[in-house]
Amino acid sequence: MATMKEIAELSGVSRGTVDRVLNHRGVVNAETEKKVLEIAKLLDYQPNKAGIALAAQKKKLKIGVLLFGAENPFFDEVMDGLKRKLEELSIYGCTTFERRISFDLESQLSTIDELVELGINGLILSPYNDEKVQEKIDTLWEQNIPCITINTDLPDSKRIAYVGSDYYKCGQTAAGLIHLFTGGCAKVGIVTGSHKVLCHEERISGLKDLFSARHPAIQVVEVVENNDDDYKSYEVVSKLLERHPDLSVLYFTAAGVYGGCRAILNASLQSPLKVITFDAVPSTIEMMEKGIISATICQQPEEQGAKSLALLVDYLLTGNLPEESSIYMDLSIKIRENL
Amino acid sequence: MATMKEIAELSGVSRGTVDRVLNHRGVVNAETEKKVLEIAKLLDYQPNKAGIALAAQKKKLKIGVLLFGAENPFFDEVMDGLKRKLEELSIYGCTTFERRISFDLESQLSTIDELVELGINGLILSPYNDEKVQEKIDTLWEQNIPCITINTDLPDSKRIAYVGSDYYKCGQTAAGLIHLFTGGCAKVGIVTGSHKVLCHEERISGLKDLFSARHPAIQVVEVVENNDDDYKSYEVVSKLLERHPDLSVLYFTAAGVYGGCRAILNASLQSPLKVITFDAVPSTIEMMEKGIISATICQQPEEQGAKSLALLVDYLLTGNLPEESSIYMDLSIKIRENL
DNA sequence: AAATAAAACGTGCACGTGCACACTAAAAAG
DNA sequence: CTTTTTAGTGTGCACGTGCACGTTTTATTT
Repeated sequence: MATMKEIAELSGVSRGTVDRVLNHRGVVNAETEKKVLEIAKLLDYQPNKAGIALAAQKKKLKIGVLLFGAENPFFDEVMDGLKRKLEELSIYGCTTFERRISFDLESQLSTIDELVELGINGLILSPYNDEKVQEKIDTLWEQNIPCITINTDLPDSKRIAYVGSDYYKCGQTAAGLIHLFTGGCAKVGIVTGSHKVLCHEERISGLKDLFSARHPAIQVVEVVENNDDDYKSYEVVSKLLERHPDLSVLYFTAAGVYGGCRAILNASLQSPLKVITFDAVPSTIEMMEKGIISATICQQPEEQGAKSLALLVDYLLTGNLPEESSIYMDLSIKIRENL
Repeated sequence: MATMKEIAELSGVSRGTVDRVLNHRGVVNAETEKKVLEIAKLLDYQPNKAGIALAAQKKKLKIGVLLFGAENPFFDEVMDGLKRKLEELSIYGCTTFERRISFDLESQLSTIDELVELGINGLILSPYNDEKVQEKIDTLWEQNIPCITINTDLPDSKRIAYVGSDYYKCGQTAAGLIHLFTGGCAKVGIVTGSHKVLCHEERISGLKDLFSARHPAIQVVEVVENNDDDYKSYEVVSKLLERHPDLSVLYFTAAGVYGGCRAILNASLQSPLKVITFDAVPSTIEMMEKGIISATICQQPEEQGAKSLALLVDYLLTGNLPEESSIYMDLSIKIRENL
C-alpha cells in the first residue's frame, strides 16, 4: 500500500504538498497538482485508516443523537445498535450526545438547539414531520453540521441520508404472509396508528396493492385507528372483532400491539385468528410465545442505529457521501421459533 | 481516556514498564507491577485502538480462509461478508489467503499445509468431519495458529470458536412455519442430503421434536436422501410425489433444491404443495419468484464470514477469546416479498 | 526601487502503541 | 576483588496522517 510519503518522494515534492493536493487544502501549482494526482492514481493510493484514526484523536468528533420514543423499547434497540457501532468506531475517538424525547415538535426543535450549543459536528435524528424541522436541518447543513434521518424520513430536507425501512415493502411482506397463512382466501382487519402518518399509510397501500395484483380473494374488511395507544387499541380491536366475528387475519401496522392482543385474548372467538405485527418489542415477544401473534416483521432497529452512525462518522472523517441517499434495512420475518 | 503515558507518569515509571506490565512482556518488579495495575484500573485504562492499529501495520497479519463448496453460491456469500469485514479491518493492515476446495478430506488437509507454508497467523475453516482434521486443528493451535470453524463445527477440536447456525433451531423454525402454513394438520415429506451428515440430522430432529411436542396432527410421512445432488434430488422427489399424491408440505434440509423444484414443476399435483427450503442461493430465489417455494430459512452467510474474521483478528491483536465458543447467527425467514 | 501582498511549498509536531535496544544496579561466579 | 550474569528499567524509533506554522519565491502596489 502506497503512502503519502512515497507519493511525495516520487513526485519530488514534500508530504505537505501531497496532503494539499489530495485533500484539497490550500493552494497548489496546477502542474504540481497534476503530477501528484498522476502518481497517486498510478500507485492506487488509499489513505491508511490507522493514520487517519490516529490523527482524528484530537478532532474529538461529537455526534448528536436525537430520537423519539423516550419510553419506546423499539428505540432502545436502535440505541443498542448505535452504541455497538460507537464501540467499533472508538478507534476514531468520537463521542455521542444522546437525547430521547417524546413525540413533540417543540421539544425536538429546542433539543436540537441544545445539542448544537454543545458543539456537535453531526446529528442523527428521527424527525418530526414538520416544515420547521426541515428548515432546521437545512440550517444545520449550512453550518456544516450534516444530519442523517433515522427510522422516518424528511426527503425534501438537506439530510445527507435516510436510514430506515421501506414501508411499502413492509406492507407487501405482510400481504405475502397473509396469503401463505390463509391459502388465498381471507378476511383481513387492519389496525393502524393514524391515517395522517405517512409510513402507516404506505404499509397499508403496500398490502392492498399486492392483494389486488395477486390475491384478489383476500379482502380487507376494515381499517381502524388506535393512535399508537394501547388502551385505544384495546377498545377499537374489541369492537372490530364484534363487528366481524368471521375475521381470519388481524394486521397491526404500528404500535398498540399489546392492547390489541389483550382485546383478542378477551374476546371469545369461534375461529382461529392469525395476527401479524411489526417489530419485536418485549410485549410483542410475549404475545408470540403465547401463540396470539403468528408472525412479526422486523425492521432491524439495531442495524438502523449502527448504520446511521457509521455513515455519519465516515462522512465527517472522509467527506464521503453514502452511495444511496436512502438506505433500507432488510426485513426479517420472525415467528415463535426463530425469535 | 487514559493513555499508557499518563499511567507511566502517575506511577513514576516509564512507558516501557507500563507496557511490560499490561502486556505481560519481560520481567517487572512485583511492587511496581502492583502499582501500575492499580493505577491502570483506577483510570479504567483501555488501549487506544488507533495506536494499536498503527503499530499493527508492521505485523502484517496473514489470515488463511479455507472453505468448501468451490462451486456453491452459498459460500460465495460467506466470502462476500468476509471481504466486507476485511475492508473494515483494513485499518489493521491484515491480508487474507483464500482457498475454495471441493468436499474432500485429502485436499482439505493439503491445502491447510499450503496455507501454513505461506506463513498464516490464523485460519478460518469449514472443516471436513474427520479426526484427521481435528488433529490438524490441534496441531495448529500448538503452533500458535488459532483456528475458527465456520458453517460446520468440530466441537472437540481446539478451535477457538465456531461461527454458524443452530441447526436444531433451523428445524424448529421450519416446523413452526409448516404449522402456520397448514393450520396444524398436514403430511410432510422431507428431502435431506444424507443421514450421515450431522447437521442435516439435527434439522430433522428439531422439526420432529416440535411436531411431537406441539403439533401432533402434523405427520412426517417420509424422509428421502438426495446426497446434495440436483439430479438425484429430481429423481427422489419425483418418486416421493408419486408415492404421496396427498403431500401438503415438502421440506428441504439442505442442497438439491433446484432439482427438487424441477421435479415438482414436472409433476401434476392435484393439491397445492408448500415448499420450505434453506438459504437463498440464486436458483432458490428463482423458484421463490415462480411461487414454487413458499419460504426459505436463511442462516446469514455474509454475517458468518464477517463475524468469523472479526473474531479471529480480534484474537490475534488483543488475545481476547470470544465470550461464547459457539456463535450462532440469527435465522431470517424470507418469502417472495422480502427477498 | 522599495514595500507589501499573495502564491507555493517545506517542516515539524501530535496522536498511542509495540518493540528493539541500551542501560543500571545488584547478585552470582570466578 | 574483579568479572559475568540477570533482574529491572528507560529511551527512542516506527507506523501514516492532519494541520499549524514558517519560509521562499513571485506578483502587485506605492
